[in-house]
Amino acid sequence: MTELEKGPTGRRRGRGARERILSTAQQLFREQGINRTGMNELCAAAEVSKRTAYQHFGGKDELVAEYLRGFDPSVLSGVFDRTDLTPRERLLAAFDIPPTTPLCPYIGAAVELHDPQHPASQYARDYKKAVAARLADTAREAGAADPEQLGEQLALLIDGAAARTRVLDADAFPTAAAIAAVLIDNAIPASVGGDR
Amino acid sequence: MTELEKGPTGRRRGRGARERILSTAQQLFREQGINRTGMNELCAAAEVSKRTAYQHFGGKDELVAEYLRGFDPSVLSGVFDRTDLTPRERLLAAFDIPPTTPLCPYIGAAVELHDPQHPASQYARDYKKAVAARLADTAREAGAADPEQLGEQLALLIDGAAARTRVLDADAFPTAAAIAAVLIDNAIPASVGGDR
DNA sequence: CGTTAAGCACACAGGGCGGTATACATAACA
DNA sequence: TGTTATGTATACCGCCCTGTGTGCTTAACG
Repeated sequence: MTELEKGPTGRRRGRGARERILSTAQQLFREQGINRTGMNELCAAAEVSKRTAYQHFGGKDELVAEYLRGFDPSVLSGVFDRTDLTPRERLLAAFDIPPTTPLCPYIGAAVELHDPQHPASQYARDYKKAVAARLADTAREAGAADPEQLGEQLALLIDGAAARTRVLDADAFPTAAAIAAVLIDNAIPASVGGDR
Repeated sequence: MTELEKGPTGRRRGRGARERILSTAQQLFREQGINRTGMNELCAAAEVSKRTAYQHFGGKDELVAEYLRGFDPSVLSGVFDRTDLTPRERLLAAFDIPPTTPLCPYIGAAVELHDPQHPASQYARDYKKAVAARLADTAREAGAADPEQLGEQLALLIDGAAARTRVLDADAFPTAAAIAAVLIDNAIPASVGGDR
């Protein structure tokens, strides 16, 4: 989602500041956190004038909100849209997190901002609910007895793995995946959609 | 753990500034977060001179570490020590979180500090490991096939509930408890120590 | 080409932060 | 009572933060 580096001649150094800012924000906010990343630092890293940054975004809060918005489509949709997997496999695939993903940015933002009213916190809630809903959809497709419940449970497992990975500095997703397997097997009557 | 307000005449060595600082820190750090609570504000709320605060704690980092230390014994030991419950009930009781507890402070600290080297982050890891270990002990007592695994799984559920409660602003512990019940029943062979 | 909007460089304001200095007050205990 | 450890009051320092003001450059496009 960030392949707009530059064309034949350095023609992209003038335009496209907004994209540079956002992609740099994604990197720095993840690596260092939101509060520990100053606008000066961010602008320098993005090779963008501070003035320009503030012409694109009314303030840091707005930038943070936009930064979180950037994840919506891409994070887990790749999993849910895989038609090569059975619904059950899709549910489990949600726990195959590439090690490049340090932590769900929504949890980090909610904790760092510490203000449920902040637009970014709203996005975080919306996103979490959306993920749970998509999990529930897939659970229904897989023939779960109570898809909503299973979706909520799996979402909780993902968040637990994310939080625990962060605190312990050790990958907790395998543990979550193991739990997920148990829950899924318990929730699907016999093998309605369990296997292809 | 903070019933040392004052005796007949402030009976102990001057006055308990240190205790006031720590109990105020617990309150403010929880309510507002660590980074959003300045030392000026904290000292004012604790009715303590800033000078005094810095005589007790070398700096804010040290205060934060000490603040986290204050939780160690009290948080979950009350659950594990309850002899009136079966081991299985004790495992489930860990999910009966009183609504006064907004979020595990260790997760918050780890996210806010964003530095695994920070002493407070170390405490956070140690605490999380200790909780998992005690859960594993209880799981063993309950006759679980793989106590370590079950302990780790239950710990993940607790963290997931904490994180999700924070982000969504809605209690997620009942969901976690439901998962825990499934896991426990699956992990204990038949009913070895399942009931009294 | 010329126009125009986008971007740039850079200094600076205003404020909050963690932390310190100085000078003084009082509780506890011998 | 006097000494000492503890706490108080307040001003202050240097730093970094978000955010602006001003004037200039240049890319993009008709």
